[in-house]
Amino acid sequence: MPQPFRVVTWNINSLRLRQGLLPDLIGALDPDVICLQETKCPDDLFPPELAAAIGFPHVLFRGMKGYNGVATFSRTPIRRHETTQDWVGRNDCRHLAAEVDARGGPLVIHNFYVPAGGDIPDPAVNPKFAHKLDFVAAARDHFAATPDLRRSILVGDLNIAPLEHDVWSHKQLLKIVSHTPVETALHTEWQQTCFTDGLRHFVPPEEKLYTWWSYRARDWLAADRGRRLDHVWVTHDLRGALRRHVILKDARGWTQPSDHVPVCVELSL
DNA sequence: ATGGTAGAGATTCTA
Repeated sequence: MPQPFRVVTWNINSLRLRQGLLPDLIGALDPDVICLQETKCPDDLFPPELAAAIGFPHVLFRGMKGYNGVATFSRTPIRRHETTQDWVGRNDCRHLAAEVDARGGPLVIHNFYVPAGGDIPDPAVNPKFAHKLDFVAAARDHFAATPDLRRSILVGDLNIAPLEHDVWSHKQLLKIVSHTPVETALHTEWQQTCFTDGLRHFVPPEEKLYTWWSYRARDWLAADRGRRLDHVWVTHDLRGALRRHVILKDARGWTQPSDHVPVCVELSL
């Protein structure tokens, strides 16, 4: 009997500030695994009772002071996977790979927080943009070496909106970091190493699709100038198991919201 | 063309 398996990715933008929203997320999506980014929480300050309190007793995290940080919560036991790494030699807590028990055997879930890249889309003058390009290229090269990867899911805030209709205006964002041709080309190369785009599997490319709306808009809902920065990819063997997706846009209107909303993909395993 | 908001934690950086 196949079982649903739901994975959620959410850039929570401070775990300690927004942990009280997790029960709302769980009530809306009933996930099996939750991957968070931008926890901004050092490991020794990770709330010790949180995982049990929300019904996800198995949790792994990699955090640091002030910036970045990822955490993966699971209903069932998980183990840190040996492919967890730093990618470009900085210990800045942007990746966590976990092996999760599921029907049919373990799944490996990669939780990524790709560098945002600063404002100027030129690696020669902006070291943050250079770091972003180097990071994505390193991740691409890693997965290019394992083209037959199976039972793996890659999620996270990848900070790149790859397709024309992943942004509110393709033409106006071509020189804006997150949608420049050099980034979207690298992003596509990375995805095509091993993975199917789990959101565009359900939504045709000519349809607008966003997961992030800036804090800086006067009225984010009315302006609707969003971008699709958060992604769920699955290895090709799992493509036939994809059942549905949810982009929890309501979460952008919650009290004291993140600027990203939770994204859920359900597979039938 | 510009500036707009949010979070951490220290009086500025990152997004």
